Amino acid sequence: MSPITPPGETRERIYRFVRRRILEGLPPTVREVKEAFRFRAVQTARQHLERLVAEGSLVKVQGKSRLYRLPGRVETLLVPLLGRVQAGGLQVAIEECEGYLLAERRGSEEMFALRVQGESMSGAGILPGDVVIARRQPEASSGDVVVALVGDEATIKTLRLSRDGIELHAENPDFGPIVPRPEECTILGKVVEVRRYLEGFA
Amino acid sequence: MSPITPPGETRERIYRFVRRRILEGLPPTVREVKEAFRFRAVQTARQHLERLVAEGSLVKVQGKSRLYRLPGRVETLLVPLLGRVQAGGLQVAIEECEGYLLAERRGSEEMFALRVQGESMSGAGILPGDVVIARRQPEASSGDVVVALVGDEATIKTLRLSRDGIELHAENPDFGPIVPRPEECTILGKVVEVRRYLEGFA
DNA sequence: TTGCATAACAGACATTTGTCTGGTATACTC
DNA sequence: GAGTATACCAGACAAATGTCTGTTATGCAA
Repeated sequence: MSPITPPGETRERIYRFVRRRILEGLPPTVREVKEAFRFRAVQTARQHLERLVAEGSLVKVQGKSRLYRLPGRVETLLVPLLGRVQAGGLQVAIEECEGYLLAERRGSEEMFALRVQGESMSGAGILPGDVVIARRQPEASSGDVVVALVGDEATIKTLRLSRDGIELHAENPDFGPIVPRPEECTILGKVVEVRRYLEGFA
Repeated sequence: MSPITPPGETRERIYRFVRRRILEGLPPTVREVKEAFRFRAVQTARQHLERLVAEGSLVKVQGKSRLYRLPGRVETLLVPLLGRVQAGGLQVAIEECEGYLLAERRGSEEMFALRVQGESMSGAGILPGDVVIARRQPEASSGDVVVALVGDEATIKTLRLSRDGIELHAENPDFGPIVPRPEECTILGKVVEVRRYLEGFA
């Protein structure tokens, strides 16, 4: 029999093990947990796992294999990296996306990614070639960096709300603000993350 | 019986389905593929999957559940987000890391992440609060952005190799270059990615 | 002591899941 | 037509995996 450990200690280690495995893309089976901790009984592993589920540290789906997941909103998600976004809107662009990248989402939000073109946001540290990850939403607050469809092309700008309507500001003195008429401008989403790949990456 | 589709067409769709599921963190079972494509026989799904493995599009481990994986080097990886890196070096910092984030790796490279402090790299679009992801390596080329341990603290700078040795350049006119003596400077790794979270993220 | 909680074990059962054997249908080539 | 390849189906077996019942041991508190 394995030595009996202080209450919660082994469970804490099991939690970290499972969490790591989930984030690495392959949640463990009950028996894999058993092996990893050299338990002689499957039930020992299961008891710990059940406790972790009971206290909310893990979530599971009954009866399926490798069913443990992390709770809450943060989940791995495949975000489509869009090519050009044009008047057709997001739906078309998502279907024709260039590829996918890994990101995290909160809840069941719809996300998309877009490659930055041009220097207009370089004052905010968003450079050409960077990838922005945005949450799809039709509105945003003043000061948010948004992806907006103005006329026929998607653009990334800082949103300002004025009493006359919306303004899209560049973060670069060489570019003036855009003050679109409401009917020619659609907010596609709010930028939640910026990534720059300094090496490789197709 | 489902209508017979042109050769390879269904397999292509199955590949995309499985790939998506793998990247989302839970590879499907054979029967889940069967359900998703409304096959009436498990074997139909299995045949397609076996073909995908045979042609190298997928990799699997015999006999285990949810065993399909993507081939090649790009794997999901949990990268430790380090707190302070001090003279103790990386190993200590990794063990005391603040958390993990998802990234991709090529091969079996060791990666780590670090939060940016200070304005010294803002000219390169690397701002305070950003997270840099670095590949652990003891050397780098001129022009690379590196994480270096100078004296007692880790710093992020652009590396310049001169005939006298190495120089660490800030990307901000307010900061001068650092010209460390070789024995007081260790290159910890090369920065391969920069991330900025504009919303949330602990 | 008793009672209760936690940690760990033993052995089994039931479901899920991977694997297999054999079959039908369509299309193409010789 | 015969032969071959692909797509698909039917049903079964076997291995992996989730679940269950019952047991032992240790520590703590009433």
